Amino acid sequence: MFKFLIIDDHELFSNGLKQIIEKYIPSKVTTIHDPLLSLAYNFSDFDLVFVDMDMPNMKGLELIEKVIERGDISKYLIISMHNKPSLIRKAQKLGVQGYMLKDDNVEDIINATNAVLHDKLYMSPKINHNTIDINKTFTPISPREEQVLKYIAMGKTMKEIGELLNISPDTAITHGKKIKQKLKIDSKAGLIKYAVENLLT
Amino acid sequence: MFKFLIIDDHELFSNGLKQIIEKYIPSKVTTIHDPLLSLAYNFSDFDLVFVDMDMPNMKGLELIEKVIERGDISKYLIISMHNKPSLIRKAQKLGVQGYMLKDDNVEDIINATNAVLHDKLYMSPKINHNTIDINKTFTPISPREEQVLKYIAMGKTMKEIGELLNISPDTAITHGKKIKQKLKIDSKAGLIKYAVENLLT
DNA sequence: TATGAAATACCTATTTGTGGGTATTTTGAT
DNA sequence: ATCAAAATACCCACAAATAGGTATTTCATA
Repeated sequence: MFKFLIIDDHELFSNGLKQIIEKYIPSKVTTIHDPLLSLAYNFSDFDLVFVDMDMPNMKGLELIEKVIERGDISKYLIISMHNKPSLIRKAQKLGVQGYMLKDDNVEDIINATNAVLHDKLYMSPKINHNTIDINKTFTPISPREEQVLKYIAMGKTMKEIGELLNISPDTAITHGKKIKQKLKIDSKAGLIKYAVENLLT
Repeated sequence: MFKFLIIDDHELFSNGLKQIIEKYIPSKVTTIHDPLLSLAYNFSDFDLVFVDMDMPNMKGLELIEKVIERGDISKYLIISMHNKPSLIRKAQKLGVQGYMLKDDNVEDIINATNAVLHDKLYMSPKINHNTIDINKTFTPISPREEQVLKYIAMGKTMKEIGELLNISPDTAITHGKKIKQKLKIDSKAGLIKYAVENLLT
């Protein structure tokens, strides 16, 4: 009999997941809908913790980082709505054992759970292709460039960005050029969409 | 014993919803994960149809429009991820009986279902405040302006937009100005964010 | 029918952004 | 100690967007 923990603010979703897991795997599943409240638990008590990426109050990765720091030992299976390469990479760095998408089917979820329980890594089949491809050609933008990009997406002019970062507007422009090169995006609109989808919230 | 239909490409979610509905309401729930396949059913056979907004192949509202056109008679409860005022307004125009959010809790869902079954309208408590407020001060942008805005968000220059719409670039610029006035947005980035969040997909 | 919104188009001056470069200093990793 | 990437800054010329107007035609509705 396994003990699982699900942390997801979507009550409907986590309830459904609980039903499915308990149906296919002999287990007792606890659900929590607030990441802050979940901190009251010792994650070491669970064989596997399902963590939602997109929660108010605290993002899933922050939560995992926090409990790892304080010494809880468990296995983590991320359940995320979007398959943003940047997020997946961050999750991998943190050392999570699995990354599933909310639109995976029931079979995938059960496979993922079993895999992680048996100390294997598991990535949703839907992200495999994408991410591997992207990893190959991926040129990460630097921290400074990311700052600039965020300001661009906020509608700041290059002059304003220069002031905000205490650099010359020319430098901000140079960063902007570099970002476009690296991301292979050639319109401002494209940059903003990229930022909205990958950087913000 | 009610008969319900759930149309949602997220197998995990619809499965969970089915469990919950059947647990609290005496009913037999059918789930379908592809809106196109759902067209094989006669919606009149169901007391209530839950429809997801964001599906590949066909958007929830298109699906409902289609079955209404062909004469199926049922009640519709939208289940959506986002509470975009524009979408909610469109749904209301189509005459759907309920609009729920995926992060509503179980109690809300049951209330919504019961309400719609008893010929009442039901809106998620989470959207009420927002939408009413927005409705009050809402200045809708015109169809033409919406076209222009979409092109702006796609990174087209004003000249290109003019060519695409067979109007002078100046006119595209004028539309752009009007859009900014109406939406009270004063940066291009703001416009693009608005478009990404409210107009696209 | 009159009023207003929608859609069209233009003018001018000013501000921004772009694409092509080059160049220096810091810094982190090998 | 060296090498590459990051971060800084500038030049030029051209393209594009913006803010501020004004003005016409069409069309639905009050």
